[in-house]
Amino acid sequence: MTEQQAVLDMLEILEGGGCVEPAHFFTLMRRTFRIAHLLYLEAEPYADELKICRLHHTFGAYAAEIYRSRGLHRIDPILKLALGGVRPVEWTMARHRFPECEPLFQAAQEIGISTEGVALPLPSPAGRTALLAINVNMPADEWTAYRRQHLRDFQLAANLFHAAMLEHGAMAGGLSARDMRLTGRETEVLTWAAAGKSYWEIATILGISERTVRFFMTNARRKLNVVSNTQAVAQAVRHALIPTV
Amino acid sequence: MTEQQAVLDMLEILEGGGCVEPAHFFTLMRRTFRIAHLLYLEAEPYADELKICRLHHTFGAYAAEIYRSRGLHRIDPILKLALGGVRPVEWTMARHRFPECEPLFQAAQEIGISTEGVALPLPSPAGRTALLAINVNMPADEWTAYRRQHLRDFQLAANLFHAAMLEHGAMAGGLSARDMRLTGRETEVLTWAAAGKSYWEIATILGISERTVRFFMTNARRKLNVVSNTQAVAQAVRHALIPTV
DNA sequence: CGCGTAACTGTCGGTAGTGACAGTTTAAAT
DNA sequence: ATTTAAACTGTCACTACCGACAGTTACGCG
Repeated sequence: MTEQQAVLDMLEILEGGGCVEPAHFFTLMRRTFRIAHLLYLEAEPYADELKICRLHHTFGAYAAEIYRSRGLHRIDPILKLALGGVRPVEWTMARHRFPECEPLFQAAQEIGISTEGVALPLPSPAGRTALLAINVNMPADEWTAYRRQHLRDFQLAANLFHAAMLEHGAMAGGLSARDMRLTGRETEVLTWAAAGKSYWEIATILGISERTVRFFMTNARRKLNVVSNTQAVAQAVRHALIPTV
Repeated sequence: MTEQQAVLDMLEILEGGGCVEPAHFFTLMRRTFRIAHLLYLEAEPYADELKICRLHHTFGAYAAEIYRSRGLHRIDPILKLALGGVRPVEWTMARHRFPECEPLFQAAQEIGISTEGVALPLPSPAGRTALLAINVNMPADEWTAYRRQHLRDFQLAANLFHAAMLEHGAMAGGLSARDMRLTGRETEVLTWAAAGKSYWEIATILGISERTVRFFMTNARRKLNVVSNTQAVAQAVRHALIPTV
């Protein structure tokens, strides 16, 4: 079987939704492509940090421990670029553009992990973000050619796997989707609060008592796991729980 | 030049960001692939309606007028599926799953537009959504094979073009960045407020007085033309004036 | 019928946010 | 050297918000 054919077969499997197990997907990818390691991350952006929803990778426990203990996530430019943008992020490019992230690549080399790779942003609909990082073990020029040939395959495979994960997560009742399901009234009061209305104004608009507005707002805060109306509205806007103006 | 080579060359152009003109992108795509028509849509979901941010297509003014005047957007299953999901949407699949959308495909046939095609969801950050619809003029079985061969190319090309549009829009983007230019401190206090911190907490975090935090917040409210911190944060998140990550 | 959920209401007391008063200091640009 | 903008601070009075107390009503489901 030609390599082209193998790639198309794999994409067919993914499009059929026949792969919701990260380990399975990673095996498939590594069998089809000359990939050393893979990392899939799905997170919710907060003001000062990331709330990780899903994290799967093949780097092993030791590498993960190094990454965590040295606080490398704080300087990791790939996280920042890939979770914020839409365009594929080349590892070496990121390395050159952000000199302060050298410790990250140093650590990779220490434990024998290649510093060549690409991270594919996988923006999610509900304000969450995700990425698939692909790590390869080949010389720079060979990687350039290989990447040119297969970036499209990586991108489609990543998108399809991510879609499967999202659909599977939605069915299996993922982390946030369940807690963050707001009732109609909760959405309404949040929407008006985001429009700058006070409790009294919202009560007048909705034709209910001010106490009831507070009741819905309190429930919304509890469900969103936040401490103020301001934070609740920020979360709601980010997660598209209330309509955009 | 082989077809494969032409595809790779086109993707290279797109990745270099060398294509921010929709008409140019459409020409490139139609020259590289056997595509009849293309449509690029970027929108913000607003309750049950859509607020269209960008719309470019090659279907022509007559088709657009038919679409608009008959209110076909209300029954268009491709809009719903592609703007809501992450997975490519096959036109014929959508047609069979949603019998109520027949008028749409009838209208297409009336004016001589093929009903074969695929719509690629392009989820954007900050709650907006986008799609690239690809329309082809070939028999069903031929399209199945062609699609299988080139879906990955479509997906990567769409992603790269979309990225370029977003980046270009952010740079030239008249809407957000001009009137709403906040200073560094204003952005900081808004960010912490969005994280649920009180004035006292923000003051402690930034090492300044509580009064000064209020000063920045008041300035931010004035610049954003809003009446409460809650509304200010809602605006700031919507217009991506404060970091999402 | 009981159970869960959504919608709804009242009161008290403390903390947080908001406007208007009136300033100083530092750094960059003209 | 003057202007401009950003960063910074204090006090007073008022309003808004928020948690914790303790409920009622209506609807659908097993």
